[in-house]
Formats: sequence, C-alpha cells, structure tokens
Amino acid sequence: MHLLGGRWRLLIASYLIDGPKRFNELRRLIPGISQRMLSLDLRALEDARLVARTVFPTVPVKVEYALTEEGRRLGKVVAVVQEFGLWLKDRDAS
Amino acid sequence: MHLLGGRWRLLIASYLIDGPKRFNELRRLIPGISQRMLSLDLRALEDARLVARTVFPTVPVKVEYALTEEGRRLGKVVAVVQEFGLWLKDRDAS
DNA sequence: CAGCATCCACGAAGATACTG
DNA sequence: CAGTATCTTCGTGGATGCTG
Repeated sequence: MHLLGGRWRLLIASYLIDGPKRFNELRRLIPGISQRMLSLDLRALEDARLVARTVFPTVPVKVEYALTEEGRRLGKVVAVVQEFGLWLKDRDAS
Repeated sequence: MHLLGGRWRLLIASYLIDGPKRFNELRRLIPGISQRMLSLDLRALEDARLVARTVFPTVPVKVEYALTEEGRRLGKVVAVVQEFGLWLKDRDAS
C-alpha cells in the first residue's frame, strides 16, 4: 500500500500499460498532476524497478518511461482496481 | 484510490472477508492501528456501503462489522493487491 | 467494550519559479 | 522537453484522555 497507495502511481502505471510514454505525454494524459508529483512518482516506480527510464540523447532530449517486465505485474492490479472504481462510480451515480 | 488508498482500509477489508468481526477483535488482528483510525476507516467503508455495522444491545454493547453484499467486491481487489505485495516483498528479500 | 474529542506531527501534494 | 528547487498547504495518522 505504501508503494501503490499514492494518488497517482497506479494511474500512471495504467497509462504505461499500453506502451511507453514520454514525460510531457503523461502530463497531458493525467489532468491535474503536477510536474513535481509526476517526477517523484515516476522516480519511485523506477526505484522499485517497475518502470524503466530511457533517455534518447537527441536535441531536445527525449525521455521514455515504460513498464519493465516485472512492472507488467501492475497490469492486473490496475485492472482490478479500475474495475472496482468504475463499478463504484456507476453505483453511486444511480 | 481515494476510498481504498488509505493505509488500512484494504487491510481491514481483508479481515472481514472471512466473516464478521468486532471492533476490538479487529484492533487485535491489525497490529499498529490506532482506535481512531480503525474507527474512521470503518466509518468510511460503512458510508460507502461496503461494510455493515450491527449493534447488539447487550451489556456491554457488542458491535459487529461485516462486508455487505456489495462489499464482497473488495475480495478480488484485496486478493490481487495482496498477491502483488507478497511478490514484491519476496523479490526484494532475494 | 466500543467508541468520540482534542491536539499535534509529519509526509504527501500543490504552486511557482527556474534550468540544461 | 524534461525536469529540479523551494515554499506552502493540506490531509492522514498518532497520542492521549474521556464516556455510555
């Protein structure tokens, strides 16, 4: 829960499931997240070896974030939590 | 994530899966949780109609907490997150 | 037993500005 | 583009004491 309980981490992971994403790409995909939190959370996921950070030495720099092989285990967690969230939202709507 | 992201809620739910529990029973089962947090989190789960609170008017009072029919949906979430947590712990141990 | 009230500490998160 | 630095705010959770 300490690793996943944050407000954004599972959400970030959910976007990485369908392929690598760049920093600002993630920022756009996740409305409301601050540069700072995206940076910190990506770093935490990286430290847990669930996300890999690849730097392409172009100009300007291009940085890609992708789930590692181990990080793919997050897929199931994301799916189940997401399903639960949707059910809850739907239930409370009606 | 707002509903489940707390430190204890999923853990509390995990203990309720195998049957109703009393307040102090949960306290004993969950080392480290404070009275306050147990109370607050149970209330939150109750407000979400995932947990039902039953008061038996005995002396002293007996209060039971149980998952509702809807609350049983937490079972899958608990299982998957728990599995992930165990895997992570095991991986980092070796 | 099963709590609530109060006060306090700390980390998570937000805002803003700046940089290679 | 992809961040870091700094400051501030806010929510979560802990400690303690009290009650029907």
